Amino acid sequence: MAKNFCTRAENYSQWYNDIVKQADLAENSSVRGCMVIKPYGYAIWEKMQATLDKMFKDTGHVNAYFPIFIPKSFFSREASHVKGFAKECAVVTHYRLKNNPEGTGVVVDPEAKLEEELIVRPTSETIIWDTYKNWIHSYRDLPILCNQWANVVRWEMRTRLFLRTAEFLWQEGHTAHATREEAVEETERMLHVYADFVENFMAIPVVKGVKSPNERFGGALDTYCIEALMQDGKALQAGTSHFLGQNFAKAFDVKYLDKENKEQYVWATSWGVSTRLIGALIMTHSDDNGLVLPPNLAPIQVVIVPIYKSEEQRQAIADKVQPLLQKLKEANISVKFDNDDTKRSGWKFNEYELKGVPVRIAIGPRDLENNEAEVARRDTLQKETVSFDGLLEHIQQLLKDIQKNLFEKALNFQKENTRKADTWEEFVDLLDNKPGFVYAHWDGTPETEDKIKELTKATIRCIPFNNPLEDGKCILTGKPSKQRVLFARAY
RNA sequence: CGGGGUGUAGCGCAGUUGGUAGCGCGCUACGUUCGGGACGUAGAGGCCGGAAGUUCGAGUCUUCUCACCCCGACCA
Repeated sequence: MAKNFCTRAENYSQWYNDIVKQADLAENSSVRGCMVIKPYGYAIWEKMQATLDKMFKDTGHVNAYFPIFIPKSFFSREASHVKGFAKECAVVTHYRLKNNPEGTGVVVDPEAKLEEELIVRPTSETIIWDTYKNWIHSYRDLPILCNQWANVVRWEMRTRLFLRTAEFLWQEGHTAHATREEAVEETERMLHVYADFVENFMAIPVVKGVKSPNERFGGALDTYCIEALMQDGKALQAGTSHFLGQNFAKAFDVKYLDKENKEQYVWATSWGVSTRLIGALIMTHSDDNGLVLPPNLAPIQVVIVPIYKSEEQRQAIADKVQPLLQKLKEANISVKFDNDDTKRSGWKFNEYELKGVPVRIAIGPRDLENNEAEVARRDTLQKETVSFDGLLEHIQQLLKDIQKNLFEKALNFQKENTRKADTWEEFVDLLDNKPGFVYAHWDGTPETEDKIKELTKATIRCIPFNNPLEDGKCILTGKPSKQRVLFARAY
């Protein structure tokens, strides 16, 4: 087969870029750092959206929409929040263009300077809490459980398709609660929703945990996260859920009267996942033949490719396939019958392999005679001949198997690449020679974490939930430690 | 913002000591093919990133400029 891209072993980054391009997911745009998500890539995002949205609704949330622009002054209200985002904000300073008086084209009209500059949202806590102030007066107004699907802008210096772009799509949940306990519970609930989604729909195993103070979201008291391990041994943060305490309530003066008629500050959470998950999807399952999609997220779950010489054969296959198409659709399986006469069957095989379609059915004259079809699965590349009559049941089972197999394969990879280090030498050796998750002791100070990052580029990905306690010594300082934390080099 | 590259057909590239632009893929038409990216024939498509200069003559030499990519610093 003619390969149009390089293998993971040759150059992992290039392989990733090639997959994105060849599978027609996205491309770079004329705007530096901003991508165009192409229809096939967007279809995957839409499936993710639909699934997550239902999960949010099922946990009592509602959707709303807040402005893309945020007055600059809002950002200075919460000190650590501004510190976290100040360096990557796009700023709107003017509201009008005019024809260039000294030549062609248009220029910014200096007369049209905004009195207060607007920030293009890097996240929406500030504008939302400024709004919630007006929505919340009494304990009866709580909780507020809002989510928004939106784009955000973070002016990154170096970008990569899906993994880090200047503009990206995401959802951000913002909730307001009467008590600390309720807010903490919400933060945990949504992290579990994310873990459930990523593991069961995306077939990506994750480690759930809490971030160290250094990695915490600006303005949060605690940041929970799910961390996934990519095939090159680097970690990728797949979702975060923040317990914001009363920080934003205090910054925006959001108070309610409780049942005792006493004023209380509101407790907050926020949580989000982004199109970055598509990057995680690619780097978890795909192989040197192209994209591999778990059936639950594949825009096309089954493709049927006819093989024929004459128009009569083509028609005979189309007739044969018609009832099957009907049955598959009734069974809620997204199927495409690619009867396009301008492409050859071999070309189609490669095309759908590249695009990660989980199941391919090929039907030719020989199959017609025998009342059979050739069924190929993308995850293992295995082919088998199946009687046409039992095809629906076979496909249904196969899709389940593929979904399960992808998760198990990824879980095995994660297990095989999760190790312990007890000394500094061992730690560095693992990072360099056996990249993956490394559990090691840490003395708990931000200074040590910074130093480790400086020396190795590895960061604490999280302190896992239900982490076993174990006495030990910090791998860098030798100071006593009560538990191992999860280190890795990360995206 | 440092360090290194690249700009020539839709995409990927070649272009010698300066002489008026070519290859592969793709695209269009026709024919033969069709069980893992078919082949043949005939076509269409580029003021060589931009500006100025040197020259009889610039894709090629000089200066300036713009854009993008890679490696760092920064970050999801």
